[in-house]
Amino acid sequence: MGAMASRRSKAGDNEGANEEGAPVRDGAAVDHGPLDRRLGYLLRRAQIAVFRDFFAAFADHDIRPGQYSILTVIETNPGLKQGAVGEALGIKRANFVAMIDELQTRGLVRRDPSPADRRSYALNLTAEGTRLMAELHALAERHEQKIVDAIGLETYRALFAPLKAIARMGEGEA
Amino acid sequence: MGAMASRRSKAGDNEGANEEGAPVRDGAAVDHGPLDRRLGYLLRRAQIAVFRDFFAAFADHDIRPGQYSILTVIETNPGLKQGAVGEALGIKRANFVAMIDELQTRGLVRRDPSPADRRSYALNLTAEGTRLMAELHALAERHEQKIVDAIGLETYRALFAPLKAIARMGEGEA
DNA sequence: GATAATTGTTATTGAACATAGCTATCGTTG
DNA sequence: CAACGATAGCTATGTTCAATAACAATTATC
Repeated sequence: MGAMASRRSKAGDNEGANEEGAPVRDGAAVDHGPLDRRLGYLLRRAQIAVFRDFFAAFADHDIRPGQYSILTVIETNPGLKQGAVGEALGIKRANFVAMIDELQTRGLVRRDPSPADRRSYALNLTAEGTRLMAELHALAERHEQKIVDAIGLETYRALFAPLKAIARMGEGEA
Repeated sequence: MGAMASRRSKAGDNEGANEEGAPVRDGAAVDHGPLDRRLGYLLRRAQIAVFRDFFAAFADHDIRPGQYSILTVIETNPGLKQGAVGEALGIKRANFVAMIDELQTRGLVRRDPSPADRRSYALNLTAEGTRLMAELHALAERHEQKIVDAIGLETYRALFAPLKAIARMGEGEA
């Protein structure tokens, strides 16, 4: 059918191309080249791998990394208003609403009234939320241990300070 | 108006809440708690910070991190087929199509015919693509230097090996 | 008390990522 | 060589995440 014509249409007019003797190597082992010296690229790959493991570890509880971080901040700083929690985690207020909605619907977080300011809520964990967090923290520790096993304890510990410094990089620009 | 009712409807029936004496602390300085000991969280924050700087550095050329990584792999391994490039970067074939479309439309990448296999394309940089990559690599080096300035050269160098090991973690699971 | 700023919310958008199904081609096997 | 399955690229679609704009309720400021 004419499907072929439409398919190749995107590739365009290079039917007779390769005039410059362009290589056609077919790669089994692909060389990442300078990419292996780009910290951002490695950070992204490492972060994806860690999140994948985290996701699997928390799948039984249906908790994603972002939800765990929200619950942790609320647990550590009870009574915070939504904006403060979101800001601490780099989540825009608008996007924060639905996330808290779900956690509240699941009975993990309460939106208590803030006595001094009727605009805002005081976020707190419910009893069940507190109980769940004990489990999640234990799971998280085991998840961390997998990373320690992969790179060694000293190397693991040495990562935190530079990563924090990088995360703080260019903070006063917005 | 009734907007209030509908607004608070999501928060639900906690008008008289706070029965358990829940705190209402209003946080200026938010404590991240155990989150500061979760490598995945720090990796994410660091990666976001680095990408933001990268994005700003490449804004003039309208090149995003993913595009730079694609161009780099093609430059390093000319003649690869789309699937191989995408796989090397962890990009699904379906999503790879539009990315190459754009790079081709912008005259940076060619889809040369693969002589041995008419199903696949041999990806190569155009002359302009090659010229642009020289600029981009120079920009990338300056971008890396900013990170070095932030954490020191030795610390910077020490990050690569563990990050690669973490990225390889759980590779044989899919 | 009028005006500006804050808090939470909604709606909408764009980018990144995943899945299913399709066509064309290749490889193998009968 | 015909039939079959596997592969390469493509389309369509949906989901998630993040960013913006605009709004109502409330608070703070002058």
